Amino acid sequence: MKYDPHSLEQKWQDIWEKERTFRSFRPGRPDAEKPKFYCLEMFPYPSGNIHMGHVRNYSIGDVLARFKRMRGFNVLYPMGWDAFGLPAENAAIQNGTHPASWTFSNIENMKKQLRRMGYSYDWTRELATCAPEYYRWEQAFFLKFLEKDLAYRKKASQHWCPSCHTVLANEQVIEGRCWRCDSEVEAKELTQWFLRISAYSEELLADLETLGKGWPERVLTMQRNWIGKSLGADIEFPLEEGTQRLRVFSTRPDTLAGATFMSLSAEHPLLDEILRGRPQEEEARAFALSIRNSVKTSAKGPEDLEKEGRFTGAYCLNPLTGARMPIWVANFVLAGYGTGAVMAVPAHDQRDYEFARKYDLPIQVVIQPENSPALRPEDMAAAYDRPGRLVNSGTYDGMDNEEAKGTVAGWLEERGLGRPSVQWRLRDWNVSRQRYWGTPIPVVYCDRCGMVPEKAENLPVLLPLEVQTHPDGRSPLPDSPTFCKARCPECGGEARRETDTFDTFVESSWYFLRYAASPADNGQAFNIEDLRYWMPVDQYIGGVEHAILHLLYSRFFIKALNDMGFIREIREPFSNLLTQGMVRMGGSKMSKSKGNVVSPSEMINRYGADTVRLFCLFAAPPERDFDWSESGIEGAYRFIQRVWRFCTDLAGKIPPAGPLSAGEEGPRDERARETRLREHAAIKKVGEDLENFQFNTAIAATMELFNHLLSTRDELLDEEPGRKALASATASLLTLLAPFTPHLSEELWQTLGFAGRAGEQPWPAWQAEALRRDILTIVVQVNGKLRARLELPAEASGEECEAAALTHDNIQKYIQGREIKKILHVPGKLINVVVA
RNA sequence: GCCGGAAUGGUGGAAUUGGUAGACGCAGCGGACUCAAAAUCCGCCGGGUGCAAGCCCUUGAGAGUUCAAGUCUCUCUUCCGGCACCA
Repeated sequence: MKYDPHSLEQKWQDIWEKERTFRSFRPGRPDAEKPKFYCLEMFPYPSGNIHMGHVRNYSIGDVLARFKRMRGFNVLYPMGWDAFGLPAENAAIQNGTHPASWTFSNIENMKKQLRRMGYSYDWTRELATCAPEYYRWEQAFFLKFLEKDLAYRKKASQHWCPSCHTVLANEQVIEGRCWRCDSEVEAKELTQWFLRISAYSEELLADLETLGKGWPERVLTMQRNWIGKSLGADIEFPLEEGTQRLRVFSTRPDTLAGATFMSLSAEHPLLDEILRGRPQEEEARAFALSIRNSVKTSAKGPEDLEKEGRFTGAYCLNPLTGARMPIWVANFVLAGYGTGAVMAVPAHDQRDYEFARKYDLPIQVVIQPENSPALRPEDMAAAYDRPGRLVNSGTYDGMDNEEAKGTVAGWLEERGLGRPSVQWRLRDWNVSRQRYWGTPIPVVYCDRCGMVPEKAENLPVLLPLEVQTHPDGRSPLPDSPTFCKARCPECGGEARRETDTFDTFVESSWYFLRYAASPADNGQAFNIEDLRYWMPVDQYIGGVEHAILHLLYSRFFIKALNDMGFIREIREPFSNLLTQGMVRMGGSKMSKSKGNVVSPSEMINRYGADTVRLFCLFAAPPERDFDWSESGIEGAYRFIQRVWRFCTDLAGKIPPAGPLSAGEEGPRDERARETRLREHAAIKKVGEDLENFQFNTAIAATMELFNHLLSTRDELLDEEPGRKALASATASLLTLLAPFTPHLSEELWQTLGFAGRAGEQPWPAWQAEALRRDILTIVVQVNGKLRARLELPAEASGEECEAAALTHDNIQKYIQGREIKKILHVPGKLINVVVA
């Protein structure tokens, strides 16, 4: 009978659906006695079709989910749709459809494609984020965020994507470009909604430690860098005139005596006052204005930008030395970091050095390196930023600079001129988007009461479906009188509704909670008991492109939801994270624009889902990128067909019993024994590899077992012990393959007349007894170089082995006439003879 | 610049965590079957040397630790990723 993947895959998919094979049990139900395992993949955006990246991601998750079920876990393995977002709107504008119908028809299509892959999702928990039943809870969270002061509105310069017609969060700007469409991002002053993620900086950073081994090192590093904690001191510099002080943050209070001037950002709050009435006022103001209006720096990177500044005409005083420091406005000082003002220490900071050289400002050395000639400002070609001892710093002269950091900060604190301080790179999350297809932000603006949050009982604030989209991408919401017109929840008067929608990353920050808790419950966001049982996610699988964005937002959300009482006792959402590599084609990422796309549907049509799954997992370790290879998938297909032919041919020739059980006496027959050994070696290897996500080597182990069965089949079929061993090993093979090629395994399991279902067998346990060999191969080295191999009975004593080694011809050659200094013996493995 | 990760045959990749380098697959070569081709099956497959047994070299480069290093340490090179005027 020929292998026909399509009919048999369809057959088993129907059976699984009918038998509801993959439903997960709620706490209190029979299977919930088992240990739980929450297996989660990053849910897809319903763009129309699944691509190979999805297939790889979900094949990894499915193998894991199936394996864990066989290992006796109550597995939660859900799937849903990240259904709000720009592409729906853009497609709608282009094709004249509605974003909703576009989205839902895509969902339907992609669901069909996922089903064809044979993924074992519990579809009863499916959700789509664009459904009011979903986003109403997000609106409820937002009201609580407002109440707890974790959400606020602020006018500030924002990243604006002219092509997407909306603002972007810091995390969504990659090298000055939009993460979605790659357009150059502009600066635009807007009033926007922010979530106060910065309130959790310390915890987000500290808890990365608790994720420890479960997360890839590089993701932890990326998050650490992004959060960007820096320790230092706030230092106050009195202005020469008046009573005001300029406050700066510095990581180098030890260099305070070397601060010879001050640099302010163009947006510094005191700039206006400092400049007023001075001769430099006009020019400095014009300069500051030009910086503020300049388009955000290009993709090239800011260090190419020439440092520029203007003198304000004013001075402040160095709190340590009393020196007069001219105050400048400088283009390289960031308004959003620290205090927006920097004490300039040109001798020990490269940027200050360049600035001082350009404008001929004084350079004062205050750190001297030890054991090298003294630094002199006139010979310096660059700032000196390494360790040393203090000079020109009064009473601190001679002190080690590391020690001086604390000492100077302490001195400042005693005099009320400063204090130790921490700065973070992490900015609050701008969640306002000027687009239509998203969750409405549930607030209104009332002429009398100002901004007023919608009342919880009025939720959801529905996104209106009857709107006319604008060809240029502008949101139609501000033009929708029915949407905008609202009652003020406070005074009942007329009010205007907020027309911005949430960033779609808000929806993806909590979807996994909804899957776990109460996907169909319209009475509450989460059933706390369910959450307590299922959370945290035991294994999360997705692309590394979300290392900062989604994975940081979700961590923040969990912490905030916890503190607001929506969930309990969960501080981190994902205990283990696997970031799978890209599927490439000809060395570069598959993309429609490059035209190097391999369509999963086409591959299923040609080879069947089992082959596609097997190849995706066999081609490379999951974390690594791999190139799609036509001959590679052919190889996987060949293997599957060989297994098919082998098993269908075996039907009726072997007993219909499954694996030999542990208590059963192993066969006496040589060949049967060898087969049993290979069987159990594979069981051991595949199980261990699956625990470590080494799918490629797990598959290799099943191939090895199969190759052995194929080459010994005829002899094994000759006599009863052989037939039993063959039946047992074949049953084990199909069981081991069940997570990878579930349809094939089930079909052949049935064909061979084994009882039950391959995929519902308990994962086989390997038996130490079966792995014992009678004859061992011992390698013999002389001075660490391999010189001989010995076949020795396993029960040979240490002395017998060594004697055999020393008398071996080739060994004799190397030790003859030389003194044996030592013999190292790794029992059962290796003997190393050390000679002089 | 700072922080992470990686480098093994023609190729994708293995190597029990310090103990037989190259598992498994792909490609290639030779053979069987066939009128022929495809499919399938059998054999070979890191380089050098030898009739053979064997020997020498080989895990990006160089040093070191060790009886023993792809694996540990140091230095360097190259590639990939992240952050980047963050004071």
